[in-house]
Amino acid sequence: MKKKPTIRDVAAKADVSIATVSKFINSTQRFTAGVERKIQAAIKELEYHSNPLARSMITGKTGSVGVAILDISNPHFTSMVKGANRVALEHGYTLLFVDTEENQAREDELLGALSRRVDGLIVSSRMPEAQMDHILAFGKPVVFSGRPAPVGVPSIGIDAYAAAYMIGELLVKQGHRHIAYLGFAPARPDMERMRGLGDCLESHGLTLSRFEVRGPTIAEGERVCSTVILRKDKPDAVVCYNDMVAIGFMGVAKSLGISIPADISVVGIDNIPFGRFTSPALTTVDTQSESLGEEAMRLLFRQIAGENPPDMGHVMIEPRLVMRDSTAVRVVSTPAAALPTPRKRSR
Amino acid sequence: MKKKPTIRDVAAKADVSIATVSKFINSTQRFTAGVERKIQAAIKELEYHSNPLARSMITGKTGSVGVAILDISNPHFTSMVKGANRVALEHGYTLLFVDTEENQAREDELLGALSRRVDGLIVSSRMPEAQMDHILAFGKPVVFSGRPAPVGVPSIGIDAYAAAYMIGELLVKQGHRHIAYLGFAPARPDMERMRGLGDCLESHGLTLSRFEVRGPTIAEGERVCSTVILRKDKPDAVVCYNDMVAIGFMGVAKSLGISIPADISVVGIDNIPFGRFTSPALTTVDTQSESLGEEAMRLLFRQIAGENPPDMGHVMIEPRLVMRDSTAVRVVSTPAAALPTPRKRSR
DNA sequence: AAACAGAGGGAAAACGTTTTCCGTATTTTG
DNA sequence: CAAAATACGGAAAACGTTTTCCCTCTGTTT
Repeated sequence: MKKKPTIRDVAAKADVSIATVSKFINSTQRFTAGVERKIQAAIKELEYHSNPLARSMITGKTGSVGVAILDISNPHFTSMVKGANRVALEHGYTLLFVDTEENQAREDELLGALSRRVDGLIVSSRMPEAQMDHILAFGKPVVFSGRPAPVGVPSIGIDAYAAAYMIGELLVKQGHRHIAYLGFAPARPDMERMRGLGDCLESHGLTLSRFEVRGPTIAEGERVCSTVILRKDKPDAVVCYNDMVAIGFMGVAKSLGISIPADISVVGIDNIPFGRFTSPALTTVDTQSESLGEEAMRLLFRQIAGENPPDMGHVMIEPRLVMRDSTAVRVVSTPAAALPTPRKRSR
Repeated sequence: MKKKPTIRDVAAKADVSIATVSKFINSTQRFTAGVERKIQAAIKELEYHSNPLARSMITGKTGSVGVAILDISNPHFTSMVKGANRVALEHGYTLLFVDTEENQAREDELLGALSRRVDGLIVSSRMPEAQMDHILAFGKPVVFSGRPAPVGVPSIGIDAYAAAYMIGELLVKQGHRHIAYLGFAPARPDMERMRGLGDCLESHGLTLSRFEVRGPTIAEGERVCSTVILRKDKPDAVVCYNDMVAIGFMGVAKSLGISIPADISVVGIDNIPFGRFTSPALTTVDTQSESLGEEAMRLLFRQIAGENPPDMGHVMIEPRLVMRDSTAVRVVSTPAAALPTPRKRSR
């Protein structure tokens, strides 16, 4: 816990000026072998590490980038971070992230603290547009993820409309007629998903019903399950806001004696790794979380490199249907005897 | 993307000195109403936010703490971060974290970068003791998590020996005779777990066999499964290094037509949230990841507050057995007819 | 009315770097 | 061998704050 050595200590010990030490460290200038050796030795002996804060003050660069996510316990976000981390490291940057825990006030505070410590930000957020200006006022390059941003600000997300439409098509083709969406209104892509599903069903002459979860979590999936299941006009199939909700839903359904997919089909969104291991394995839509993180980071680095943000626009990632065992063809006449049809298990 | 205003700009606009502005911002001194109003207005108008880097340089405090974890996609670590985050926020600190991705070289680099930006660190690592000195040399308070640290350095972890012993007792009581441990040698608690299991089995006159995974991941659980299952002396029960390995193992076992727990019992360690939803639900040991993170952070803040680290020692968290459906009483005579005994399902 | 106390406000040093500019050795060239 | 070019290395300003004095006003007390 001793005091840290400064560049001055090194300079004194090596008997050179601090300017020389600095230039040597940053290899902005070569020196005679003797001098370099002395500096090297002094650094080693003192265990000197230059103070990045002081360096940042003068260079204006921090060498790190930040990612703000909504919930670190949601594998969708952790995959995203994985992807972002990889690209950041490739560029020689350190990735710092914060978990805003879906809390608006906290988000402001954390983002404010983070923004001054990094060269750029990737923000996953449910904040209203007004709030976004506030973030842009930080004067740092920003990429918004998971939602469209105001014009001129790069953003990235999946095509939520297409994803929902895709799911709708599958369910209708499988003979489901009464389809419900378990939505989470504060989330930005929620509306898109609702619209995608709605449009699809409408084109088949069906209507969509909706239930509300209060968070994109397993616990909320569990909570909403009983209210959905216990209705007299129980749906044939539910489309969940995301895989977390779907997993919670299936867990409670099972414990209530409801069989999936015989009694009700369940679809998630995101394709988190654990969806393969639930019982039954979860049918979902892959949102390519990791690529999303990678692409977001690439967008960010292009801005840091000085590229003009308005030229980047909104990058849309194409979703991909992942069929597993939580959905099945609906046998209308004898629902009790309904069995899942054999189907290749995608992993 | 305009230049950020500095304290000098505010001072000029409010027609006071920068010292006055600084004191006002930090509320270290009161001023006449007129002056305060002018400063307030200038700040608002310029959208001024003080630069934390510059502030940190002089105060030596950053207002944030760091956590380094091994793998953000492992829910054990994300829960830990959740707990740590909560406590950090309670103390008015911002939590920054980095994912070292089980990579030693990267860990050095990331920790180096992180350490200068925070007032203290929680480190989850597999690094050898020699490396740990290096981290202590940063001169920042540190808490090591998940492993014992050198004397005088606070650390926290679960009682891995007890956890393993607990599992051993359960399996033996259930009639398992041939028990295997799927270990991950580089991990620090691995040895403890091996010993706990070994001692327990030995006390019952049994011996433990061991298989090796190359990482604490689902993928490695999947890989090792076939080599375990296909042996002529297939074990009755496997204890996995953690839940991730167990989940991968169960997935492949299922696809190979092996029934769990009828053919083989499986136990994990950590009690990640998804373990409740696998098929069968995973029997495991709860390592209280969230409390772990909370306690680690509390330990860190006690150091930051100036408490003497050597007085804190190693905090040990007591594990708790979580019985679910991946383990069952072994029916030796007719193994093919073995069925899981009914048992209350813990959640 | 003079002296005093206290409060409000400012000048300047400090934090640990990087970077620009300049002076001095050392070599190369004619 | 003199002159020019080059390579080395240093002095000092700058980055945006906080903090320690210190000075100058008020308003109060004798």
